[in-house]
Amino acid sequence: MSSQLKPGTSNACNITALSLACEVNDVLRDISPRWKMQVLHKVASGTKQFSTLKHAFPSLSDQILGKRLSELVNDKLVDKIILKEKAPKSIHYMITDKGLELLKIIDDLHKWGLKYLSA
Amino acid sequence: MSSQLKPGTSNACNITALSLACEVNDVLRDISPRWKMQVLHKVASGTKQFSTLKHAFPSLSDQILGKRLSELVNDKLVDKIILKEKAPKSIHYMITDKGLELLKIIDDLHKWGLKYLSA
DNA sequence: AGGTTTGCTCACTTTCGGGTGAGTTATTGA
DNA sequence: TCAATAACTCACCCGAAAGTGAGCAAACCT
Repeated sequence: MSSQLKPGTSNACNITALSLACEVNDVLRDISPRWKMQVLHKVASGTKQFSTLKHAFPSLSDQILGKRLSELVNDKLVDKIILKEKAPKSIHYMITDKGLELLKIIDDLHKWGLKYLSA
Repeated sequence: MSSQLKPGTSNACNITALSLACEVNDVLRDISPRWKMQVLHKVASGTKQFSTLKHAFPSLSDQILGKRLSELVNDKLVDKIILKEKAPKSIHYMITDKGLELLKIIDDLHKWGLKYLSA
């Protein structure tokens, strides 16, 4: 019983799978949602509040921004600092060490992408 | 006319978007399809044929494998070498320099993922 | 003559993620 | 008193991605 697998989860983690498999699947899955890494980058560069993030990405809706931020908090890529609980709330987001290390790699990915744009 | 945007394409490439935006979106989109990076890794480690790749990932279907391989070829991450055109065909896949450089970054991502598995 | 192998493609269904509209809380300022 | 503000959440829809079933070409082996 309970070899139930959430659909979409990496299920190739068997004997024949090599070292790179399994976790890389999951990491890619975690970082690829639209806007997520851009929001992380913005938070890292000092944009701490919901409303200022909102203005930074005019074509990103409140709903998706909220979703991405809660994902980032869940992933421990950013910390949520509650300065004032009751409305109008005051909340700051701050990038964690884990998030910073990820951003470095994302930046490499970005550079790689730029390098091969012409090719 | 033709400021038409393919849905799902990065549309945040406006004045307010910062350097990291735009292209990173597209790179992530390109590398995140399920199995794609694992297949790339396998090809890089010397598994060159459709049938052997198939055996390497028992839970990956022929159809998806075919799709991923054609994507990888389109992205110029692997080259398709046709040794024998007519059935039973003989075709080899070989990783490109572009693909190898990407794999290095994917490997960093993998290490990052492993580092924070416990946390 | 018929089964096997190699490397796929097409059509279809199901599942998932992005995006939208509306609603909420409670305080401050006009 | 009423609008505005900050930071969300919920319910829904729709298009795209994932996965499934079937079929195909042509040579080789029995």
